[in-house]
Amino acid sequence: MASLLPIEINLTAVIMAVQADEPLVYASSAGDGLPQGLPSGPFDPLNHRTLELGLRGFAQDQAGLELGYVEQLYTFGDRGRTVADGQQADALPSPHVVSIGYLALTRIFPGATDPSNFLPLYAFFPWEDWRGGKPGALERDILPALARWAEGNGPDHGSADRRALSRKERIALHFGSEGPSFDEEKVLERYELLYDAGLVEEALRDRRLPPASLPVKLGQAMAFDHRRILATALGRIRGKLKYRPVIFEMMPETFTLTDLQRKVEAISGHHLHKQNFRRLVETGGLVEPTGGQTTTGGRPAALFRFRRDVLTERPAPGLRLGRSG
Amino acid sequence: MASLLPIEINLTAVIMAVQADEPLVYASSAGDGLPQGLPSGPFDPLNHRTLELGLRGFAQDQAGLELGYVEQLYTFGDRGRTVADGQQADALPSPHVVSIGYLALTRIFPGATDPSNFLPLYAFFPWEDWRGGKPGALERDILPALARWAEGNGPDHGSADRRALSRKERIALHFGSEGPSFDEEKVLERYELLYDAGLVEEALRDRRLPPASLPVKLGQAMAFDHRRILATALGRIRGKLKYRPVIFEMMPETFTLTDLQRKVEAISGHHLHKQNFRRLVETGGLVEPTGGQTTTGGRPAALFRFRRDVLTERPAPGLRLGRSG
DNA sequence: GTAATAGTGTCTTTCAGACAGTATGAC
DNA sequence: GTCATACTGTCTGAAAGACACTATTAC
Repeated sequence: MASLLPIEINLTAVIMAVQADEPLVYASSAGDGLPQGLPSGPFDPLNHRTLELGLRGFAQDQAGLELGYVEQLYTFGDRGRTVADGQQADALPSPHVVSIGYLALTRIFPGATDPSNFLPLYAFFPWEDWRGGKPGALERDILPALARWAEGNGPDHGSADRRALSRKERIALHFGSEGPSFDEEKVLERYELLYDAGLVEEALRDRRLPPASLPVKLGQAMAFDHRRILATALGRIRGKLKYRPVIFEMMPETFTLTDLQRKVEAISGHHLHKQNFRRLVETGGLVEPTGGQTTTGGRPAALFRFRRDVLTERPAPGLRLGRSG
Repeated sequence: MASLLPIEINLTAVIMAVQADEPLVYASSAGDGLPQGLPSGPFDPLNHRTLELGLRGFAQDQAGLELGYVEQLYTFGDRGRTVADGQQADALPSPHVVSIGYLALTRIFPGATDPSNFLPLYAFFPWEDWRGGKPGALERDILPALARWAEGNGPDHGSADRRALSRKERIALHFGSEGPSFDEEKVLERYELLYDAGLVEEALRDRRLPPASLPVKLGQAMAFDHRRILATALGRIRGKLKYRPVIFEMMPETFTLTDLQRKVEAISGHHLHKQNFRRLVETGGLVEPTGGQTTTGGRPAALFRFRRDVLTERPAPGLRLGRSG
């Protein structure tokens, strides 16, 4: 009944925070020139009462952080993943490692939190930040390279979910600026598309090709499948913002509405309409004024705090964000 | 680096279908009087190229079904779970078994599919079916028993997400007919609440108490943590119906709109407003008429098929269901 | 005709999205 | 006063939710 080949379970943490209007993720490198990696380690049932407690232990040991909000993301069966076009995958760790990815949200406390290992999230996904308009890398690098890849339209592998989609359709669906437009939650789908197209460093590494054959450098690479887990995390939190007040896990005790909006925009990757955002957040009962004010160079802003009661009042209190503004 | 205690990964499949207006799940019993269990088995990296392929193998071997749509649900770290009030958990399987739950959707083909092991889903969760109005078990059995449990308001254990909630608050939030009302997606939360309150058979079994101490019988019990996985699956598909056209994975090639609505209601557990449903589905471009008709005892109904193009046209084509009607 | 089921036309209320404005500080 | 940032009042159009109605079969 027990399997012959021993299995190791790896727990990997995506620890997110937002500083001013910059989304951050905890990552560290094992040495010069080595890719950044997320806090992770093997699940040991002798030491860890539950999976989540094991993960919290690694975050404590490796990042020195006591995690608050934690949620499970996904379980990946192969760290060096299956590879397109019939090539055999045999990346660094043996294939019997199963990774369970987790998302954790935390606050940055100036002074108390060491910010040096919190890196800008969009360094890993430059094409996901639309706050300054359409990212330049899209038109310049990504779409032409994807178009070239779509020309050689081989049979696509992959899960049953995308079974009927051709390369061109996948590109139009996930990167298309016309038609279905850019769905900000499809972060993983976009990353996997770039991976399948051989446009991210990890794809070449897993196929044992030299990185020199990369046509363009699309974001910073990570160790193992950590960038895939990070993509899963970004997609998940972008979706979750809309129906859960998770943003407050990353806010200080009191904050201004402008600051709140900046941080939401930082995560979701696009600008929001100011008046609508305020209406949503205030009439939705998500926040309440503290009475205090801050001075910020113009008219002083009122301070707010999270209204915790909303959790017991409404089933899905979120920010139902529409775009633009 | 390798953990000392060997770990076994168990893959468990929730295979759902809908017959007429009855939601079904594949489950079988190992023998007389033994609880029903879902198709499952150990992941063996030597035989299974990926987790999902392993799962498909078990479904084929144990249920004789070739699965189409499959999605991962959640990974549970302990099959005999941690127990309330400081008692030690030591249920049947050793604690180093990790279960990965999957949701699969399938069609029932009269003749080709053996229906004998497809059991009515709501036999396991009678309180989740509101199509006939508020379930009788709620007022009669569940709420009084929960109220009694809330009286002895001990310190609640559990995940950080519900850290601040008292027993009374959890009851009001997930079962409350006033205030936040009954959120049909919170199937797991309700099951876990009943588990924590000792109102489902599995809770007593895991605490090694005799089943005789159950005040009422709330649905049929299942082996291991299979009912928890099933609850996760029901909650997931209820949510997913709203933004993905997954219902068509359980529909035949052609169908009437009334039949489609019946099956959606079967899954989501409440009635829908007929006109709004039709408008949604037609103007949303989810279906197209085939031109054919059926005769059903009244006016003949037009036949429709799923409009597959919608997948490439809109980012989140679902049924955005509101209630009632 | 009745019973049964299928299908439509249109009203009302809510709310997302956007317009353009006013308020209060520093200098 | 200007500049900068904070904040608000109100219009519009799209949908969600619900009303009552008509259509086509079997008997």
